[in-house]
Amino acid sequence: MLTDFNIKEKIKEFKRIGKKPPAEYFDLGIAYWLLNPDEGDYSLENLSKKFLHKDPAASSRQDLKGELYNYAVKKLKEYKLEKLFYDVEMPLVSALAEMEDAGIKIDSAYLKRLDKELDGEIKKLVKAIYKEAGGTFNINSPKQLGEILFKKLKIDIAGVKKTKTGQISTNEQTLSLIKNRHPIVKHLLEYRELFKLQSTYVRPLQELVGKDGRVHTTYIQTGTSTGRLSSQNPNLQNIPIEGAWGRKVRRAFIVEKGFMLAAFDYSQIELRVLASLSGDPKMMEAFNNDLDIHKLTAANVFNVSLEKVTPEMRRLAKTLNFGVVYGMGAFAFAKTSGLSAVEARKFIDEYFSDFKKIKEWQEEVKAQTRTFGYVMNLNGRRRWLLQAASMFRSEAAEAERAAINMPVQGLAADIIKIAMVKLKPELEKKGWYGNQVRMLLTIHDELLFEIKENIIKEAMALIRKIMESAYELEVPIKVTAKIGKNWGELD
DNA sequence: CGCATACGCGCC
DNA sequence: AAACGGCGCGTTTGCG
Repeated sequence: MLTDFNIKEKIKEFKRIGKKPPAEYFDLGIAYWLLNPDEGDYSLENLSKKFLHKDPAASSRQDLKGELYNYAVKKLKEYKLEKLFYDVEMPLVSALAEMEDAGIKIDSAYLKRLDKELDGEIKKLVKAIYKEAGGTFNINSPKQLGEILFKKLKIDIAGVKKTKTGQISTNEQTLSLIKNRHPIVKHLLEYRELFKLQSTYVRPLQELVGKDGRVHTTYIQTGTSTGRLSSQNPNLQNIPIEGAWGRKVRRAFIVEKGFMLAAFDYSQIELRVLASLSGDPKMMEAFNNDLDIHKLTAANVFNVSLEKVTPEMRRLAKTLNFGVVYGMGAFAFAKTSGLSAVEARKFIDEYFSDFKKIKEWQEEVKAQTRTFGYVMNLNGRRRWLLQAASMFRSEAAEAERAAINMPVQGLAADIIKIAMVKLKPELEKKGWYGNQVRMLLTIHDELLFEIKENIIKEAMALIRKIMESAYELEVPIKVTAKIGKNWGELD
């Protein structure tokens, strides 16, 4: 068995030289991440210090790896993490290696045009902004921008928040608030949007296109505290989708001739998990009958029939549903919904009186976390949250919010990981794997594939079935699929 | 000059 | 005082 750090790179190396990677391997970093997903640094040096209490310079790397392996094996068993490690995380390593190697095709010529187009728009906006400001300054500096807006132009500061360092905030929320107080603000909002897209996506993406015309992200399997993956260089998990310009960026992701892009999305996976974990009858019934969960929630908190739910009511209910998963309080709900704090409180209270089991489940999770110092999801995935018992109220509250979120986010993460692992042998059985069907991206609750056109129907049905049956919840798991020639236009 | 931090913002 | 969970990354700014 291959025991080492960063097995994913080693698997890729085997493939590069045309050899078969070892069937069994043990990634030390990932093992220790399961033991403590908040450690952050999973290098041999750090793990030796933290877990073996040894100076890494005093022993050979081989010896340290051996000792780290022995300790990890013991602890994985003790914490009942073996299934997760051997059956999910380790097989996932090779799946991720193949996805990274596959990459995703980029339309570079299109990106170049988009870049130029953005240049033109940004130049116009800069000119307008300087004119309205009565001089030049660095628009990208929140400090300078704050001075211009509130000192030089004397825009009314009513309702404007300060940052934690006392600076006047110039974030989007602030600018939106004051956008009718001075014409410069509308231009600033537009500038921000376009500059962000250009500097974060359009420019770097062009740089990162390889000789194969594709970008290859790196998935970090030890990158989160909840069990999710993260993606870097480039991060393909935060490519814009909202807004006309954002959508344009997504169109740069294309497919090879003869292929289609297919996106498979777990529908409301976190709320389904929450319904399942809490056993809340109303929420379970909603999913069992495949109802619109936000609409159902609206009908309940507003005490009206489903037909009487307005779009505005549904919007508030949606915010509530998401907020509940995150442990949101009345303050935050008021801020994001535009309600007063009193109204927000009323809605949250109403929510929890409609979905009593959710409240009970959350209180139980919080109590367990305080008592034991950690929280676990259904598969034994564990996060240490000793701060839940802190005497500092805000620190304890922060840990409690993380605690009620982790079993939900963490189980959703497990489900898609299990699906990814199951997909490979099923697609191989069909003889599709790697040549006719390639798994390209994973974006938390979504998988993106490149599929040969001639088998698209059959392949989509199979992938959907595998994803939906990857895990058994107390409610059905539903996957929605979309296809297209680029990532920005799927239907 | 590199590096860390603050701020801001894209996604699920 | 804080107030919504999980990420990665670009630009600015101040420091050594």
